[in-house]
Amino acid sequence: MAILERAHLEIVRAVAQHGSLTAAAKKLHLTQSALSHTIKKLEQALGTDVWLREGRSLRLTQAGQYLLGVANRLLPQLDQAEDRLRQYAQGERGTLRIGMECHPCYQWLLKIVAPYLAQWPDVDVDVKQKFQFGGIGALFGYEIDLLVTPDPLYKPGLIFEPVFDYEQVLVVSKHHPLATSKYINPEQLSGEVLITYPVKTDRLDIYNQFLMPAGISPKRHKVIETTDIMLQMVASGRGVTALPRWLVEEYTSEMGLVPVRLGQQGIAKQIFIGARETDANIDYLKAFVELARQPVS
Amino acid sequence: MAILERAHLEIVRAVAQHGSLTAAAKKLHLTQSALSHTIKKLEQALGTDVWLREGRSLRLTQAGQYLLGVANRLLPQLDQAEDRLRQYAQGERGTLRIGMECHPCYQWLLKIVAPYLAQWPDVDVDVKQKFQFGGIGALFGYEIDLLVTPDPLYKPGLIFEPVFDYEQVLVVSKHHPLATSKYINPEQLSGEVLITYPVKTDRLDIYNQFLMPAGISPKRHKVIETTDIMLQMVASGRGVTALPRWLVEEYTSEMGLVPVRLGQQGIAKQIFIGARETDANIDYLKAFVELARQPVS
DNA sequence: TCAAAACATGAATAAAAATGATATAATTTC
DNA sequence: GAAATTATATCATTTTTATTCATGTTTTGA
Repeated sequence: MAILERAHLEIVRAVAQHGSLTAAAKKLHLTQSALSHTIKKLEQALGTDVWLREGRSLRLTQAGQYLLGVANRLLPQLDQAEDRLRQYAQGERGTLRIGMECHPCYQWLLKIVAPYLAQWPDVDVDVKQKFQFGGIGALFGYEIDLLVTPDPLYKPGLIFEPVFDYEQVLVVSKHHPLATSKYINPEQLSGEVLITYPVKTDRLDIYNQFLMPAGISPKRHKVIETTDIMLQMVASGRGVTALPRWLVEEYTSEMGLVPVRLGQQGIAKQIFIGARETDANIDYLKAFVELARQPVS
Repeated sequence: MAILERAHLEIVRAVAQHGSLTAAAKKLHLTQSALSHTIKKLEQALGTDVWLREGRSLRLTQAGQYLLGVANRLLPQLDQAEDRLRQYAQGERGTLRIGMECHPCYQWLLKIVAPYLAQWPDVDVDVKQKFQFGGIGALFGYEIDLLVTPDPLYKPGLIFEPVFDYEQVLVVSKHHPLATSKYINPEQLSGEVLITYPVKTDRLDIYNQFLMPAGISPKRHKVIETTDIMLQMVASGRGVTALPRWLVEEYTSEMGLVPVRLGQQGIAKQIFIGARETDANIDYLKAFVELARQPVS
């Protein structure tokens, strides 16, 4: 009945990765002959070719491409399962893999992680920030166990809980003309250089909740990866940015940054933590959410 | 490096399914001795027990429960991959697995599927209606390839497209007092027996868009699985229900059913088809969505 | 155009792993 | 106390997997 073995998936992946049978064989600590034989047997068992032999190189058939997809999807899960079992073996509880869909939350997360690690010495924490299929996909695909995100998703299979609220504010240098404003209107940004994280504009609050409704664009839009550099740029008067108020307040004194309310009401934000429903009763996972729900010091 | 093989997962699953090593061995066409040997070796390789030996029975350890979860998640995917490769081998393109999160859409789907099967003779179609982790989970978990649903989800990794619009209407027997109304208000249902599909009430349009906003409940709420029986009940005056207008109109003449608008504006609905982004370029999948987008005859 | 590189194939073989056979002990369940 | 179930051990057998070697083909590119 069963034809497809883990080894087959490893081979498909290795060949695709290294481009040739010989290279793959070396990687897998096998001879070229061995590989050639096993793939032949696999193809016979499946009844379909997996590679097209084009001269001295291999190209995946349609079936092969499909198989590669399966390999890329399942092998990491098997690897991860082994890792986890190894951890169980060592008396550890496991690794809490946290996904982040919220750039500035990283600073907040660090504050949660520290006490958590102390409280759960036998649980490791890993944080991921890039997902091929988005945070939700990563949750469903078992790439992560928790997702920190501003967009909750109330669907069967997942559970989301709000963990903290904050206000998204404009950040300007203390020498900036807007620094003394109580709040600003969208038009007041039309002459400014706006610095943001490298994310689609429609996922940036300052766009979709402030600028876009008013039909305003900033003079320029610069993109920067890291919060620290971003703030350096703002402090040196190169532009303005939008960040959580609590984050700005930490830097205010040392860097000369000023938070300014966006609009008369301000932009209120809420951050959620999501998990798989099936994991709902894992104690060290619940504990993290519990800890995260405490107000930020 | 690699310890966990497919066979191990099969064993864990079989033992959990049949309750004992001996039973599992029979199912797997192995001897009890063989199983006992392999699981012992597995436990040694992992460095952790998978089962607790309690007298003459086995109970999963924590690691074992985790492993069972992995098995239940991954084995179906491997099986499915083999099925699909077998189809490739026979010159077929594959199976289009369609998930439905919209009860009455089934009738609509049948109309799409018929011409589709004619157009794509080498593609099979399978329809699923129950999902452990919801339709979205089933998409991400590769249980289905397309999802027919009233709630689209615009998240990375998934693509949703609207396929048709319709009006959700109340269905009553032609002898019913409300049968001559141009439209009805929520209060007019307070004395009625409401028949619906077995779905949480907050997912029923007639509740969340009509009754609940007005704070009204029907006299009674009956639950029925199949559309046909539901309509029989309505025709015989046992209650009223809410369905798409086009669906009612097909039955109107033969059964003496009358559609009545819900509220002055009526309830407008839209149905979407969702797919994984990675599948976006699969021709027979695109073709289905294309076909579904055509207006219903 | 010729040598090198890459894959295929078949045969013989060696090594490893899995399985089966069998027997026995321990435990629990009824 | 008999039956059922698992553990364990040993040995034989079978199956799987990989290696080696020899040889052939095709393509690539210097």
